[in-house]
Amino acid sequence: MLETTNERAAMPAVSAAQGRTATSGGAQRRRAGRPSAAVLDKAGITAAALKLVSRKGYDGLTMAALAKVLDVAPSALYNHVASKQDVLLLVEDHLMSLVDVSGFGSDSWEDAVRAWAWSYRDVFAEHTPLIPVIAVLPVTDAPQTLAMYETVSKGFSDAGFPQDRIIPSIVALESFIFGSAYDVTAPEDIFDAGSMAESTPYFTAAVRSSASGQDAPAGQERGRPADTAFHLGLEALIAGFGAIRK
Amino acid sequence: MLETTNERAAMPAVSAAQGRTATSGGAQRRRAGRPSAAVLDKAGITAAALKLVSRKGYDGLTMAALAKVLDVAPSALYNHVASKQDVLLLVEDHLMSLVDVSGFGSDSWEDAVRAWAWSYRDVFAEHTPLIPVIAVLPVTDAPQTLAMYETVSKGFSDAGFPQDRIIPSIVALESFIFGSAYDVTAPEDIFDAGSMAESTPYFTAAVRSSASGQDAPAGQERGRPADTAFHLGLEALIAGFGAIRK
DNA sequence: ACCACTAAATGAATGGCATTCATTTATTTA
DNA sequence: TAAATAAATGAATGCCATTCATTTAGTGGT
Repeated sequence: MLETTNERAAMPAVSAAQGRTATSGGAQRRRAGRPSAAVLDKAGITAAALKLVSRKGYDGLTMAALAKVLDVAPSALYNHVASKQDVLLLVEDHLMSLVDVSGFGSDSWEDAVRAWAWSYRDVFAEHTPLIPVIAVLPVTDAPQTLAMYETVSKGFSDAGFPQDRIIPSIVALESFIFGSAYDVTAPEDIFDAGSMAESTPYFTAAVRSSASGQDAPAGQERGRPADTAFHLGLEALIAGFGAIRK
Repeated sequence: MLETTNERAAMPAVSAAQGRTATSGGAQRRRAGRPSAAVLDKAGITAAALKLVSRKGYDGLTMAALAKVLDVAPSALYNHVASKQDVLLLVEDHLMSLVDVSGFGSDSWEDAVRAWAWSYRDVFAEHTPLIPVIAVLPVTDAPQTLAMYETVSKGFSDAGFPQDRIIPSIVALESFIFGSAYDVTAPEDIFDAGSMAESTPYFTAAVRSSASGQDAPAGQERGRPADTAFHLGLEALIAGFGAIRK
């Protein structure tokens, strides 16, 4: 959406005839020089990066690997993005469009925030390496991100929040969401005290009883431990912020 | 504290005579082979890593730079740590000892949590690159971290929390704290919509009014925007969790 | 007192990484 | 039609974590 979004369409006939060396077969090299039809654009780079991440994780997202998926030399990427950070930014902005803001405008403020927060957390739990990027990067050239903030801001405003409390409330919720996204990826045994269990009786007891709590005693969250904590914190924040409204 | 903590003391006389090549001057090379007195230990590596981070930031924390500070070949580090992750873990555990848990046992639960959370956030705001490490890493061989959890767990228990709610509550608070630590490092203009300001009226208005709010209208937080959001969220969580106690 | 073992250092690779630059070719613009 | 610009290749560059062979020094067992 940032530019003329080429939609990743190729003209196989022409480009195969002009852009490839003679020796047939799938993985041929393109000859040097500008090709007749552009091979790369931001939308294509973003899509390829997402595919790569879903297949190999963020460790597998290297400029070299990205270039290979796009069948291009690594240096070619730099005609379209300034750096790898730039690629991460493209991915991040795309992911923001997956966050559910549909509740704002239809549901109650509480329900809209609930749906938004859970989907926001779920999206970034799969993409935690982006969190340091998002948390610090200006929103300026991230249109989807901006669109999300606009919808949420309007939702808060319509719900009766005073102007000057809207951003701080959203920021606090986001902070909780980002932290909770990490929590989802934590290993099961993260709180295993190991050999030091004897010297940490209160902690060890608490860990034990939180892990083996009774299963779903009517309307209670019971799934991954991360879900219990997220539910607990989110409801506290919603209750607390709900009281701000006039 | 993990082992016989050498305290970084050196025996200049002996080591200078036996461990150095003849050519005098400060930056001489040690000759190959095991030195009479061990040069490295975990405490020393931790201290050097912290010094390096405070001087050059986390980008400057490389195994090579760390080795240089310790006047050692990079490969020597691997006799004491298995990887760079291991170094980060040492640093992380050290930082946990800086978190203020002194309120638990003396102050009210609310005040103890307040002091704990603010100091926790402040410590890691200076060390955000560690957050992905902490959030996912088992607590097993991190004694200071474990000690912190023990104190906090006891505080919650003494305050009347049901056993099975203690860990989820702490996890939710930590999630909020980690996310908020990132927020502290965000640039001032992070919410600048730039050229798209016209298409995001609600968001833009909210940003403007949160930035230029009236200054400290009696007991209100007014400092960095991050502090406003942190205060707001923390008080909501404390109020919400406080109601859990019997 | 000797000998095998282990611990702790050096120094020289290794392979992966993001990024840059000179060069080539095609398209767009003046 | 000539100059400028855009988009590709391919060959560096420099940094990084990590490994390995080698050297030297202390340690435990007989």
